[in-house]
Amino acid sequence: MRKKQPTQADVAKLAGVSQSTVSIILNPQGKDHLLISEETREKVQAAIQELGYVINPAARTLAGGQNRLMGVFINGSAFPLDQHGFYHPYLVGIEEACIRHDYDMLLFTRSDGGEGVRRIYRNGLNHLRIADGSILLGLENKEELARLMKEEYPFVFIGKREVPDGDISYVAADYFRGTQTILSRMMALGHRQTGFFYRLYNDATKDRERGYHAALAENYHSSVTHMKRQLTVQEITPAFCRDVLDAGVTAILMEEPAMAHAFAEGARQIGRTCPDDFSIAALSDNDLAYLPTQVAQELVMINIPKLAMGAAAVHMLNQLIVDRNKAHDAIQMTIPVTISGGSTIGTVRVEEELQG
Amino acid sequence: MRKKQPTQADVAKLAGVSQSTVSIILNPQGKDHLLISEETREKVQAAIQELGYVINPAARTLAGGQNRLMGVFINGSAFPLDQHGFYHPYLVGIEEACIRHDYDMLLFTRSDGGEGVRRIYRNGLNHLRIADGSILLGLENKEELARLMKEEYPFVFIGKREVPDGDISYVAADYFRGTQTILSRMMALGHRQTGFFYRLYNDATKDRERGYHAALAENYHSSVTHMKRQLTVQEITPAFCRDVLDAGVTAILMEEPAMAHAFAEGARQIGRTCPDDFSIAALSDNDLAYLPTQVAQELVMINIPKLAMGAAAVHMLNQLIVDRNKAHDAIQMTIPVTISGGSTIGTVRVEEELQG
DNA sequence: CCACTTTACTAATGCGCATTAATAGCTTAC
DNA sequence: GTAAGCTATTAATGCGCATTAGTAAAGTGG
Repeated sequence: MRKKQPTQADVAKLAGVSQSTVSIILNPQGKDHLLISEETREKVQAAIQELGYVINPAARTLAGGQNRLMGVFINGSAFPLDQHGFYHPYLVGIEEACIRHDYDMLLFTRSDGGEGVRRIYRNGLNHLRIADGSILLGLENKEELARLMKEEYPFVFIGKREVPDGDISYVAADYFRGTQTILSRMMALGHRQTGFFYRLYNDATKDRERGYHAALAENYHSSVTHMKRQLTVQEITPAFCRDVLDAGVTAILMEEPAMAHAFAEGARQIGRTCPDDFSIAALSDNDLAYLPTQVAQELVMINIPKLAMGAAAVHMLNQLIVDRNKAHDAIQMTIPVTISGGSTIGTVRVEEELQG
Repeated sequence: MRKKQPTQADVAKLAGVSQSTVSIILNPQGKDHLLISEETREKVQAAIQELGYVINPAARTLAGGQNRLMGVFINGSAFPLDQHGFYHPYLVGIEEACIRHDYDMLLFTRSDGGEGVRRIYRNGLNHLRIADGSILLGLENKEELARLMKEEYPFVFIGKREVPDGDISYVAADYFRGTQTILSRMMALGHRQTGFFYRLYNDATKDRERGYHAALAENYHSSVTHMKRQLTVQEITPAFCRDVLDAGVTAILMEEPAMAHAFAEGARQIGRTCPDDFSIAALSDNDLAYLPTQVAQELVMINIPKLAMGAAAVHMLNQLIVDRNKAHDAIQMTIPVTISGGSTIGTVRVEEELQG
């Protein structure tokens, strides 16, 4: 049989004071500090020592209103066996920022019984509410997002999401400028015919697409042509590469490094090399661990500042929680990206240009 | 102005029932299940849906209920930037088991203000209590453990810990049998003079030591000698290796793979090779990522079943939580280890034996 | 010496929930 | 037809604490 913990009331009885007095002593707040005599203070401290009293955080929370719990909802495993998990860098940033802001981190691991994906709403109830606010990673379900918004639950989405019914708070990478920068660099080297290939057409893709068109517009010359389409890695065969290159495309933007790698490989098999015959870049740095180290180093690509994004999300969410009684617009933050690599972009081969 | 979170009272009012009814519906316990009519149940569920009600864990805890929160206390970063974090495999197992047992995972990230280590007691209060129970990883502070025990808070320690004041629940790797197996294998190959080197003398080391002595006792032959001492990687210089080997030691057990690797390197520099001149093995598989791949594959070592240990900890803790009102002995579980590698153990060179 | 302020404390309340005793309506038993 | 037993629900209570509105005692001013 578990024995009960001593409470403030026990301490108070032993010290010969009231429970309120104990509570006041335990919660020093500015001037109140002066209202309890040193003598009483000492009696209470002695009683605390003697009983080995520790405060009950649940009671304190209940009376005070805050949990200092920061929820983290991940649509997938937070700790994948494969350590190169997609979400890991975000979590590093989140953990670090949680420490700074004095939150415990609540990972929503409960699924809804069925073997399916994790959902915010279980039995129709939002179980995120257990936390003061939550960070959402990789949630694809826009319905759930919209519903969360309507409930006015404080949350921050990592990655950009546009929801029809209003603005949500998010922190996103600046794919627009990243893409624009890379393509501009290519065009400055003489490339005129460009290709833009993506895996899924989502909000992030839209940003890249805008950057792509911005670069095209800004470097406009007479005979620009370009191709743009959705693509899977499996589709990137030597034949596909030949089609693209024979169409005259010399500057290629791939959403994922794996796609860029596959293209370079496919092209190599038909005797075209990079950066001699074409230039190529990736518009993310996902899953680099699966590529050869050299490729990971040399490929021009957008580096997503995942760590900073995670930390920024915590920071923003803390703001939303602190201000949760004021009316508050959604906070939307775009974080600059960097570009790494270099040797997969080169000048256009003049001979070819002349031949064509 | 953010509206207050709905409470059971709000749900009750909307559904036209009492708060008690709502609570009863939300806490199904055996036969009580029958005491609320299906009609009322539906009304309440509808109200819950409409309000987006979710339970307040602090209040529930205070009132004696359950949160389905499994605490995880790590003395270090759960998500280290360096992805080969020591704790990662445990967390994989924990997450997986939490999903199976329907717990959310609460990572205690709050530190106690100062820059120091994470502590269970902050301002003298045990902040783990918000979770139904907690898993403790890498806690070195035995005082805190003893105190937790005295409070009868349900927790499971990962790694073996003997506390003076009674038994705590833990899940540990079977270093005893692992060490014994490796040394026996060496001795079966003719090794008689052995060395056992450890990094820190902790509870796990004690188990290895017991295994070491058990193997010695069981394979006893007339002229057994051995050396045993604490060691850091820095101390493992070529000179040190020469000392050890010249003393006639041919079978070496190192606590950490890094130590084994350092020894093999040091020995190589003075012209002694493994397994020709000596056999060596590691008694853990920590930090393998920092060693050359080949070493990681060939070195004989104990593989710690971290994943299984994490999962077992969740399982045990769930048991403790479920039975928390019954008197319950501590649960202590030892999980078998496997041994990997092979090419760093060989037969003793007969010529040397004859010469000596 | 009386009204007024300051000091040092306590009584009372409520946070949101689980739990238990109580109750009202309704059925069965004899 | 009344006692006894169900069934479905609620009222009441307390978990441990923070907070607010007191209040008694001591001090101050004129």
